Amino acid sequence: MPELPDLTVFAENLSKQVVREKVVKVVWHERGRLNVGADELSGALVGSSISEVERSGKETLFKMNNGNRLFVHLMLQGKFVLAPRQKTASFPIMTLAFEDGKTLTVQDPKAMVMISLNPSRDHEAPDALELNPELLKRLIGVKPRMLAKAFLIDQKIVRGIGNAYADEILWKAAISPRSVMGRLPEEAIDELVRAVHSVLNSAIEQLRRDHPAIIAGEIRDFLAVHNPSRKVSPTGHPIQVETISSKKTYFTDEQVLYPEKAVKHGATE
Amino acid sequence: MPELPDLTVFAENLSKQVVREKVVKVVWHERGRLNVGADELSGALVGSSISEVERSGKETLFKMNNGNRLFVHLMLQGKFVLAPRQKTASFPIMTLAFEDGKTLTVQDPKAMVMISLNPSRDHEAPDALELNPELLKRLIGVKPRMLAKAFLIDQKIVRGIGNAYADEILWKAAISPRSVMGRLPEEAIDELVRAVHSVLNSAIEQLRRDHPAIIAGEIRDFLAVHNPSRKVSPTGHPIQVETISSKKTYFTDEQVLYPEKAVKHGATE
DNA sequence: GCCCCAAACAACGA
DNA sequence: CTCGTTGTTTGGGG
Repeated sequence: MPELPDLTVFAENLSKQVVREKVVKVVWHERGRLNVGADELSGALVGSSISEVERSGKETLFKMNNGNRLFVHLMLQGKFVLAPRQKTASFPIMTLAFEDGKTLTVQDPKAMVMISLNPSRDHEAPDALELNPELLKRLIGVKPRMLAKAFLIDQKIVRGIGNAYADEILWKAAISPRSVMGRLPEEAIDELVRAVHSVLNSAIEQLRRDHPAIIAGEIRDFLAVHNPSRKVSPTGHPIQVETISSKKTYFTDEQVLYPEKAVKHGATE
Repeated sequence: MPELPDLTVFAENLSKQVVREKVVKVVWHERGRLNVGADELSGALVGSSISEVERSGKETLFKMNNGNRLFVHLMLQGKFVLAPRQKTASFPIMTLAFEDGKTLTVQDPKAMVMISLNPSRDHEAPDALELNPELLKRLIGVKPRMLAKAFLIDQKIVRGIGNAYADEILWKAAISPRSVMGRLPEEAIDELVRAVHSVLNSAIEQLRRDHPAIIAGEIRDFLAVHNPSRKVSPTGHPIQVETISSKKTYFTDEQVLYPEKAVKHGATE
């Protein structure tokens, strides 16, 4: 549920709380998904301490001072819970206990959370904040027929953008979610890259400012179009809601459609 | 282009002309597709004679008296050409020369013809004329969500039915081409099996009667609905033409739609 | 809302 | 109109 901006700020705030903490115990609660055995997980983490916490795509990456890397994907309902002392959070997936008594628990009532220790990430898609016009053009070249909406949220193409921010970015770039990527003119591609950065970065800044310690949840009340409480965009155009590429999509008629084939004059079928 | 009824009659008529003929030469004209080398093809056929010619799905099968089996799929524009003496047909793919001087040539201007010598046909789909209600139910059980139109023409499900006869069969069975196979009630399944046999067999009989020596081409002028020259079905209902499962489909409102989900009363979305 | 998988569907070339 | 391959979409389950 949280997307790139939320997860970025979560990582920053977790960082302040757990960097340099030494792991003394790892409990795997036999729920959720783990790419290795629970014993291997413990063996890799216990005795080492966290050197960095950062966001990568939609995952949170814990770098350990012994070189191990632990990726946590919160999926739909996962949450980080920090407790000053031993306190068992509800719906626990994994608990890290630190030397000073603090614990970090990943919890998820649906147990969909995915945790990966040192995964092999061979040909990984670029993170959304690494996009530039040349890179985007290359990605479009590989998947020229995809709709803009489907393209932006496909983690095998770009990592980090979810359903909500895809709508925000497309609105900002004035590109219809039904546009076919391969039909975007040069200027629209440039505009899209600018929108990716400006929408995500200003959301990050706003979250930092208004929620300086947040490590869980999602803040969406400031979104311009993907926002059920709004009827019109900031520029006053009515917000439409449709299912596009199987996703609930918010958009307005300010967004230009670049269709697969030019519509022929007088065509009926 | 020819479908099951045409191909059945072609095989019967070819049979009369080539059974017991001994192959003395095989020429592969280096066009079209062959599942073995040209030398292996010659080696298998030269010196043996044809013992039977029959139709299998949309292919014509030549059984040799040495056990070899040669399948010819004419695809869109392939044709059999029989010549009393050496005479090179245009667009040749493969020529069999017989001991008595006759030749059988497979020709195709687009070179799409597919020829297979002793192919491994492991879990082959049943031929359309082998269908019975129990078998059809079993096939539906494997692909319950497919549309009737797509189902009937899928050669991995049933072999022999193409775009034109699928429409004829569905009209005869009074089943809409947009019906979902898994929703057909028992009676409709029975009716569909009956329609498969009656439509195909009466077309075969008509072709035998009116074109007693035909080995190429296609006769479609008697089709009831898949027939551009008709405006209404034999029972007087206007024929509609739409693209269904990417195929041009002819049907009428006599055909009952069995949809995926029941339409809710008053539903809007 | 998320990811994965499988099945269905569409587009292209031969 | 045909088949095979490939890429994209859709639906269900966790």
